[in-house]
Amino acid sequence: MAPGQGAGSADLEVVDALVRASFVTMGVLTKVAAAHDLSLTQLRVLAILRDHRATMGELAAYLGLDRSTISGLVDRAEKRGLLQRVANPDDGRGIHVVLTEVGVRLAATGAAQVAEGLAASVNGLSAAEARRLATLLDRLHAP
Amino acid sequence: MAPGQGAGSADLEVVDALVRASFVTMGVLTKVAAAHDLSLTQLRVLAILRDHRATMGELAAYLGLDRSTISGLVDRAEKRGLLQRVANPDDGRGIHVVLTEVGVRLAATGAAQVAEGLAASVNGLSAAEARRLATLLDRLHAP
DNA sequence: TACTCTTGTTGGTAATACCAACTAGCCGTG
DNA sequence: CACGGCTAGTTGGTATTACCAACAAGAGTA
Repeated sequence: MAPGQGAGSADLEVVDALVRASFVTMGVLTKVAAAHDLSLTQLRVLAILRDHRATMGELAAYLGLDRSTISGLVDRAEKRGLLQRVANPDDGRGIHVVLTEVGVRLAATGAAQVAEGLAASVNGLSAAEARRLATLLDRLHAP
Repeated sequence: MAPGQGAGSADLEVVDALVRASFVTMGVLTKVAAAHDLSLTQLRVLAILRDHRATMGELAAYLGLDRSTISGLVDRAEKRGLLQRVANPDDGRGIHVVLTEVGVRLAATGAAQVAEGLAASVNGLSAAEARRLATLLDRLHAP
């Protein structure tokens, strides 16, 4: 176990804090989703489709899920009128998934509620601290 | 919508970073869990029981899940020999859930792998930055 | 044209999680 | 002491999530 390369004791502190914060964050997300009768994954799909229109495969890759899982998710969301499957003119097998008007509104509401739910936590920080936290967090996954 | 109290634009930045980081973190946790044929929740149960022995109700409250959900989780984990139900001498209906030897080892291995999986991200930060990040994260939920 | 790869769906299974209903044990009042 | 109410866990039923394997249909290439 290559000492000097494993997680040092200082790192453990960060890792713990990160995991704890992540669970709290996920809790907020899950609660917001549940308030609209959505699962966390469905809320995530809406959030993704808010910016990009995506194919089934892209959604699967982005979420790290099997394509067949996406089929089911999109099925149910489509039945609820949140999104729509659109044929891809460039590729007969491919499909584009796009939000409906209702889906767009729901995605916006959800995003706002997530922000609101987390604001309670974030408000404990000063503006400068908040910015520093954001920077540090972003640097985590952009080495 | 009550300006001055809602999520300001500066906050949005943090919220986004936090949500992104949380999903990455959860991804690591889920992968570690899956490597041991555990769900994320089961890994969490092991992590909790590593420190405290708990009743079913405490587990449910801590995880924010229904008691019946815990019954099933504990059922399966017990069948796998990871933990054990122990009668509570002080309360005939209550039950204590404790890790077995195997469960303790698995919890330790899991924790180590989570730390290792996240170390890759955290290593991009200096020791001082890491400490600052940990402090800021902890202050999020301890106002 | 024939072969292969990709895209998405279907069918089958296990696990997660909920609710409602239930059992069993605790506890306070009368 | 007995009775009603409360708490702790379990059970049964259902919907959803997610996987894998097998498939149909289109795209691309030899």
